[in-house]
Amino acid sequence: MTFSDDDIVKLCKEHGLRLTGPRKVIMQVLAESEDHPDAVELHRRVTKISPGVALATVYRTLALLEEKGVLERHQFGDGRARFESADQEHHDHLINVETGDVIEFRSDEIERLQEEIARQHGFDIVSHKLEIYVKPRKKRRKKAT
Amino acid sequence: MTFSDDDIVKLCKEHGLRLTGPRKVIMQVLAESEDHPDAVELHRRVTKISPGVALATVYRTLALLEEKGVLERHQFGDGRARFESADQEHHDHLINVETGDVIEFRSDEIERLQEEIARQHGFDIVSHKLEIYVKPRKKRRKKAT
DNA sequence: TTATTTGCAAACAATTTGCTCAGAG
DNA sequence: CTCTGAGCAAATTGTTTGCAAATAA
Repeated sequence: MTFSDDDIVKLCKEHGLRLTGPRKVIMQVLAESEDHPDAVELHRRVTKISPGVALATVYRTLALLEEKGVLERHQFGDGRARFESADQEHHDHLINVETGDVIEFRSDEIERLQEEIARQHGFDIVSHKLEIYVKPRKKRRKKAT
Repeated sequence: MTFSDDDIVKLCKEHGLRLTGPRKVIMQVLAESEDHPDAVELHRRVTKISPGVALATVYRTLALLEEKGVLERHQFGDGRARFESADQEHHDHLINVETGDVIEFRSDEIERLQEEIARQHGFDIVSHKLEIYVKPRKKRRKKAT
């Protein structure tokens, strides 16, 4: 995540949230996550540090942080919602369908074209998401499968 | 939808599906739908014509048609999956967040850039989705609203 | 103190599945 | 007649909520 371990106190104060034990751990785990964990995975990591924390608390905290604009919620093909820090430059995602890995990328060109399209239709963009589901390129040459 | 009312027999035969009463109705309703209905909404429309049809059957038929490549499944922000015919030229969606309306658009330029990005990362595109969430542009100038 | 926050269990919404019977081919 | 498909209800999955007890400020 983009916010650091030290930002946690600041983040809570800033948004009028009480700095509770569970929140501290949840945000710490978020801060250390390089991937895009879903609520259940996050809960798994959190309870490794602090076994008492309920899944419901994780959900409530995630919802809260999203609402405050700290996190962004994504819905990649599978059912669950996945989260990442919102305070970074906007980017889109490549999802490797074979491994589930998520790769971030950014294309100013595409961003620009989107603006243009929205404008042409008489709209302003609120948000947008571009997900490219991919699989490793097969080198062809020699025998195929 | 793109496939016509008459294609139904053909579609079933083509894919080795039995042309049953429920399927006939479900596909007919799909054929007549101009929007992107979810399973429950579809079921609502279907039971208006043929009250006995179970929701499970709608789900099974949708899954089947998706698997056969007849339909495309979308996940716009809200939980449920929404469907549209797949046998049309690929396009993306503008979603009006104020009304929920979905507008289709296509940008060859964006399609090309996506290919390029995937290739640069060493992947082939399996599928992709671009959703732009928008709201009507406010004309500033004179009084608004 | 006292308004938030938590844990727990029950509630939910969307979708899937097991099973037995009906009906298409 | 045979095997696919349907209906129904129960099961799953991911997420939310009610409520009494715990706790940050």
